Amino acid sequence: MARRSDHSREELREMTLTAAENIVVEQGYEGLSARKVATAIGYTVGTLYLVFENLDDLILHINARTLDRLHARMTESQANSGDAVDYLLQLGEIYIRFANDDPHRWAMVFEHRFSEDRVVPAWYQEKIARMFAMVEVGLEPLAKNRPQQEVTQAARALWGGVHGICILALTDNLGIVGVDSVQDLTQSLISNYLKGFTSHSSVQ
Amino acid sequence: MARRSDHSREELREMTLTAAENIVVEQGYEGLSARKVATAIGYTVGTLYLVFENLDDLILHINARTLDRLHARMTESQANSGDAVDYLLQLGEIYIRFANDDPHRWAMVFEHRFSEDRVVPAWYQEKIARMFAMVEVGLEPLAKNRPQQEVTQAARALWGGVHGICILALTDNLGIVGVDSVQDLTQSLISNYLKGFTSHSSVQ
DNA sequence: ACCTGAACACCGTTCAAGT
DNA sequence: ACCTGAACACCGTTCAAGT
Repeated sequence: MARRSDHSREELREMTLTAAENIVVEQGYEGLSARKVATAIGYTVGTLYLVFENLDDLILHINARTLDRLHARMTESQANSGDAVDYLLQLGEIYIRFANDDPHRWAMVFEHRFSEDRVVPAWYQEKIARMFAMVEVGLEPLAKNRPQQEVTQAARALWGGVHGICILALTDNLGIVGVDSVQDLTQSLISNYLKGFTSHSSVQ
Repeated sequence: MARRSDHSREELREMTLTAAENIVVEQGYEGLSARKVATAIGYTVGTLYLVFENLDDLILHINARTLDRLHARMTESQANSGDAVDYLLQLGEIYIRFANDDPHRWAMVFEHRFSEDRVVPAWYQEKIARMFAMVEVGLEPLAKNRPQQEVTQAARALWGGVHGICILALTDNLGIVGVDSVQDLTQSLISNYLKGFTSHSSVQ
């Protein structure tokens, strides 16, 4: 058992985060508990509350890391091909692959409800906003004469859509199996949406 | 306190379902517990396990009712206008309105993870499939020369998309407020997707 | 100063025992 | 036959007490 001052506050935080992530990866976020994390790091449960406010706070920090990893994947594939449609299709492919490769951590980002009184901090919301901002940048070459506000809306509609396919597939609510089918659906949504978005006929 | 044989099995089931639904509506599905339901119907907690297998089973039946109400709303607005695009826009509008009017019960359908060993029965999966089938029917007039399989895929992509906007909006992950904005995004997704879907140019 | 460990107020689920 | 209520194995969170 760990003794006092065996680890600095920073070390304790890092150990706690890593242990909690491992539990989520292996057992899903329903399987996460303060007592399990404490046992995994060799401290008693009270110790967790010295380094995190509560479980919500711990989950928030795990989710932040997950969003950072997703963001890294999405920025790796820069739009060097030059084709805007290809770039957005790539982002979609990356999103689905990320969710499929790490379903439990990805699901915790979007399925965990923070308790009502907890205010999600701005730096966290920024990590979500950043993803939509990338889609916006990808859309810009396709939206020459449109006001920025329309591009923002389009990014939200399109990426909300990609997200929906992703989450329905992972929860077996789409009647399909296999990551390839999910990729097909996503590519179909993106390419058809973009065809509509770039066509010259009016919506009405 | 209720005494033995005060209620038939059927009455008990109905009381339990209704009490549980009220708790979910008021407190969200995180607030649902077997003990709260038991107290609400005036029985002890053990009684719940005489009429439902466990909490998952109870939730499954509440979700079934929610899906039935959603289906009723979606069938009320029959495609009597004759315009296929309008019809699908209407379905989207109904979906968003339903989720917004009854967020806690709607969220439980799509956010509750059933425990791994529990097999979701076919009659339940059918209620999900039915929703996608309606979208398929709506798409058919727009897909004259396409094989059925493509229409099925399109329905999943499009409705997965609508669902994604809906769930991100309800969980405050879209950076928007107000049901009108969500409706705008949904209409934008559907109309652009359909423009792409019905255009004659090839995807590639 | 740092961490413990016991306490409090909850959970889901089971099942012998009571009427 | 029907329901109880106590038990079991868990929870999140707090905080006086120990070293």
